[in-house]
Amino acid sequence: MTKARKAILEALKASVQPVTAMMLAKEPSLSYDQATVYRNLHYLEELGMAQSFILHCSEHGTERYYSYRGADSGIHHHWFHCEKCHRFIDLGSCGYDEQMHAWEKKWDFTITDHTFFLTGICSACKA
Amino acid sequence: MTKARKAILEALKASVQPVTAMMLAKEPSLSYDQATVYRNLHYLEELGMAQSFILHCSEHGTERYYSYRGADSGIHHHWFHCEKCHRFIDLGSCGYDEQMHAWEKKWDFTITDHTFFLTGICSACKA
DNA sequence: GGAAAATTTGCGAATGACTTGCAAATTTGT
DNA sequence: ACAAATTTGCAAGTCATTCGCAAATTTTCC
Ligand SMILES: [Mn+2]
Ligand SMILES: [Mn+2]
Ligand SMILES: [Zn+2]
Ligand SMILES: [Zn+2]
Repeated sequence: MTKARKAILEALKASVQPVTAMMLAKEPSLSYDQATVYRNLHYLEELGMAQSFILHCSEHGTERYYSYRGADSGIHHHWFHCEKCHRFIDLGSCGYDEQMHAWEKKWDFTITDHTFFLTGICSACKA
Repeated sequence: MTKARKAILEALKASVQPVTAMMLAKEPSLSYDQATVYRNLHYLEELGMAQSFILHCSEHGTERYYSYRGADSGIHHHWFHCEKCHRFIDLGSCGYDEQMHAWEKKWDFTITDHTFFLTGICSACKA
């Protein structure tokens, strides 16, 4: 595992919030080329060490957000995103396996992935 | 309501599947400029006549898909997308209000929108 | 209906996230 | 340490989407 790879994985693991490639590329403590950051995030996601989702917010546009995913596997999370302060709230590990299976049975398709997230205004920003 | 607006709304209403701005712009029977299509889709969504979501598929990249939404209001749908044939299956109207409310109570945030969709291989493409 | 005001359209250029080709640098296998 | 395989940085490219602006359409008001 290369230096860049390790550093990017550590940054992911350390971050409480999902981050974009751009955020990591601009992080002074990392200072790797954006192409390197993008390529390594892809790599880490393939490996199952990261998970990502695409989110659009009017202020920051459309970007893919990454978060750390334990090597142990199944810890798939979903998030709430505040459109004011742009922070994420971790809704915890996904609890929809049952519903997914029901749908797979009903429609006879095979689900390989699912996307779920919420947007709105967080408690702090309402006040 | 302008000619373009009406035509784009009709195209949406007529389509069984969610469509992208590009698909509509390239539809020969419409032949409006892409900027016009994009602007009117925004407009229709603000009005509540359309709903959209952003979906990434390896073959077609990241695009926003639009579908018709009855003026009567709450008919919010979710979809399954086949990564082989790129067709969508309508999973029916959203049934997560209860869960949403539970989250709002738990975290004291206000949900303004939610995104949920599945990707995988459809019945026909498995065969 | 017709003229002026308000909105929308088409066109071309810009934007911004993300990708890619390629030569140099790093990492890996022995 | 040496050669082979992989990764990196840089610069240029891609592609959905947006934007400025002048011309065309739609709306407002008489
Ligand atoms: Mn945001
Ligand atoms: Mn597709
Ligand atoms: Zn907030
Ligand atoms: Zn299919």
